[in-house]
Amino acid sequence: MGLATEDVERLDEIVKRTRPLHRGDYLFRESDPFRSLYVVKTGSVKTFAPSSEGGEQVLGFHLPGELIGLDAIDRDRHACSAKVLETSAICELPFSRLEELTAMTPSLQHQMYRLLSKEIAQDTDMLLLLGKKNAEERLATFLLSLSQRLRKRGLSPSDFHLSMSRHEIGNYLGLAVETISRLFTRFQEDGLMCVDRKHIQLLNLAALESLVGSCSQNRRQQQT
Amino acid sequence: MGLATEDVERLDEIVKRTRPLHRGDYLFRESDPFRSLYVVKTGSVKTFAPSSEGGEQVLGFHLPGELIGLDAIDRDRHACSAKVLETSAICELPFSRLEELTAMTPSLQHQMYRLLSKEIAQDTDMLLLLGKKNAEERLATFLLSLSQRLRKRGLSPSDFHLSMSRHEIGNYLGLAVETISRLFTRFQEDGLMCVDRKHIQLLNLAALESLVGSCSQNRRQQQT
DNA sequence: CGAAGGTTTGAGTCTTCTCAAGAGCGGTGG
DNA sequence: CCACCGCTCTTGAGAAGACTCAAACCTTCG
Repeated sequence: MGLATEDVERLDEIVKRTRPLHRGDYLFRESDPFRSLYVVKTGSVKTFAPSSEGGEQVLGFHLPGELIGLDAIDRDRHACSAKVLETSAICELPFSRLEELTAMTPSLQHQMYRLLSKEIAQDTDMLLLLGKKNAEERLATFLLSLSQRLRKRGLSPSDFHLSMSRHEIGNYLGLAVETISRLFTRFQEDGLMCVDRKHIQLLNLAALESLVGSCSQNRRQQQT
Repeated sequence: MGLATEDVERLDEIVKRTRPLHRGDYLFRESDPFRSLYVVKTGSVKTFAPSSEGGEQVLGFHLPGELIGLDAIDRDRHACSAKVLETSAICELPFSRLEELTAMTPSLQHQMYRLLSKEIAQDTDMLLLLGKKNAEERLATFLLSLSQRLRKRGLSPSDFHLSMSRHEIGNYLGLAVETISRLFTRFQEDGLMCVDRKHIQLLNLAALESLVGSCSQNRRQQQT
């Protein structure tokens, strides 16, 4: 991440390590007062916001190394809920202490700005996905995103376990469960991947990449 | 915004005021090196990112008082383009100077975090819109958003001019132009608003609000 | 072992898109 | 000042991708 050793040490001092959390546990709930950011050490977490009528929108799945809670700074209150998907180790970063630290350390302040900015850029990618991509492109994008993020952490980019349900994937991608299920079946028939329940093997990353973005010209060019 | 007078004065010192820009001018283009944030003083700006195949995704319309460019901090390079929709006055905030200033001024640093966080929270709202809402709900949400933002700046919340085309609205909301056009017609028939070309009058804000979120139960509850 | 919930598959429907054509405005130039 | 041109907007008709509803299957877990 481009942090100097001494910065890391300082950060280390304010980190609280929590005992392992289990499937279904909440890190925080929507409208809880905001106190800390959270970093996933191992396991995975989903964040979601209530939509009207009691439904919910899954906002993201968070893998080891990823930061959660940045959207709460503005209102001093969490705008979404965070639920643990499998047994996970999570670190807590009390925000007030982090803020003091970054105020004293320009390099950390810059890092913090970058983290916030990266989150915005990622959301932007999701907007593009939801606004312009069809079901096939959405799922391919999702699978490749997982793959790349796992690779970044030194884990296998082509053989992994889905800690979330088809329902949650569909919700996240703006698709119905049935659509996800059918696409998994189709991708498997096409030799792109091997699906066994929650165990995923990506057999052809190149082909998946070619699906992302411009597979079919079935959507009108929405220029302006 | 909760800034002390002295903070404002300091900010004021680093702001560059640019001459008026005109319809079609770019504030910056995607992949330009990142140097400054921009604040709209008067007029309006749209930001958009290239999608695959040469299309584009409109990311937002920016009205007076709103900040542009936060997504570029992470990569030191703009992730989207910003184009002026009508004659506009824009202020430029050199980011390196802003960063120095916030490092010296905890209250400003906090404000900066809040601005970044707010941007994330707004994107989250858009994800919900694109992921869960139908065409009617999307347009109603869009109109009410404009209305509220104009009100915040002391402008009429129910009588305003659209500086963007139907095409751009559709692109932003993930809908085809024709759908936007049909909805404007229908909203007008239903007495919700009066549309004359780009001149909009909202006649029934309460009814629009009831459309947002839970008008019809025609979408399955995507729970997880 | 049985209930509960997640997944898959099929059939039919529907919202929204696509394609097409005409109308309305606005700008340009003779 | 008016005809012409280009572009945006509107409206209609048909197509289609994804959704909804339904049912069966399979896992998991108490």
